[in-house]
Amino acid sequence: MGRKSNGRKKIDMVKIQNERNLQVSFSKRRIGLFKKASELCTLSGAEVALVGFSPGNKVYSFGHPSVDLVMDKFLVENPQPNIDVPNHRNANVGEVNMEELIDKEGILEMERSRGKDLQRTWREERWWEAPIEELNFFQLQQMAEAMEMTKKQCEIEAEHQQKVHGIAFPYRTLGSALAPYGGARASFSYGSNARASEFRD
Amino acid sequence: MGRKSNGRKKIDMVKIQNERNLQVSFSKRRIGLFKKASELCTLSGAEVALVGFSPGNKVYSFGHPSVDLVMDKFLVENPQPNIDVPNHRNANVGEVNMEELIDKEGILEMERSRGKDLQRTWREERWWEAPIEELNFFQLQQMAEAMEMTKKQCEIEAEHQQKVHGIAFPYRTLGSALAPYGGARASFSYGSNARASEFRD
DNA sequence: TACTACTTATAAG
DNA sequence: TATTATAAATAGT
Repeated sequence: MGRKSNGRKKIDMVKIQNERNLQVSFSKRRIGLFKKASELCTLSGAEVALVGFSPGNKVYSFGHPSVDLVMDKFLVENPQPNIDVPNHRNANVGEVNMEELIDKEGILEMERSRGKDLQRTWREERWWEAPIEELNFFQLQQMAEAMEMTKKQCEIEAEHQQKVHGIAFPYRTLGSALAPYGGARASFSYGSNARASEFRD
Repeated sequence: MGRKSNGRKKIDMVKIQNERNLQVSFSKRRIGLFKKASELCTLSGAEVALVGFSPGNKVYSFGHPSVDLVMDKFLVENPQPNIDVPNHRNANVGEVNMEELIDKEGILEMERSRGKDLQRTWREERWWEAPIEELNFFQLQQMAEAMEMTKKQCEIEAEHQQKVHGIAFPYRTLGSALAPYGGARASFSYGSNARASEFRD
């Protein structure tokens, strides 16, 4: 008799394109994720808050001892800044590419997802001044992109320096700052909290 | 030759009594949990906020697009009686060995995804020379970190330049390269938006 | 939704 | 920390 299944297959870690597979995968993984969160709490006594919105925007949550308690604790340690900053994006600006990008994937998306009007904060207007640890993936990409540009300027300048003035320029290349022997380190901050309530998608 | 390991054993889903095992289990599972959360976001585009406190009360968090945004959204649907949060910052910063990160999230993952042993290529050994679009989240974090360092050197150097030689230095700051009207532009082929920060526990 | 056959996570050493 | 055998999660039916 033939196999009843070809078995699980590895999938690329990119957004699933097939709408149906995406739904199924979300459901399965959502369950797995909440189970893992729950187990972590049970096994280690850790406090965890987990809130998620499905692609269909249904909300799911888990918290131990409760989402509220864990988030309160978290917010005390990581208060949301509320620094007012002039709204640069409303100015008439000729240059458009960067703005378009930021609007498209960053700021506007952020605002949209809040589902309400609220003051722009410093983090939204000048996110690149926030600690690296707190940047999201897209912002990191943008930062890296900008850094790449800046780096090139650095390297050109550094080369010029050395040639003309004989000035040494530490970390003048990306590699020298990233290579293990370069003495560079990465710092990360993970936070943690747990408990539970959940809705169906 | 005897077995090198008896292998993984099933454990009761109750709090681990052995302090050391608890610590180890927490660390491993914490990593696994955050990875699962991240994967869920990547695969399905779901929005997730995950905050946890270890038994030792270290905080860990992950959010896509950010903890704040997801929690804001959550709180709109699940209004809280009164959350009163003092507005002070208390940034925690942990450090992670670069090599460890590269191994854990970079090289090993790359090799794993290839599903076989193969020579290290420059992308594995010198991943930072690859196109930004092809870097993974952790690599981007590292790059941004290193860039930050490089940027500081740039700024110091730029300042020196202007002061001593009166030389203009375009894009000498991150902001000038990132701000909407800065004339900078970036192109991306990736649309994810997760953020993770981590401390050692 | 249930079922495999794989992939991935992880308890122990 | 790295290894490894086994438990658990899950992609494709």
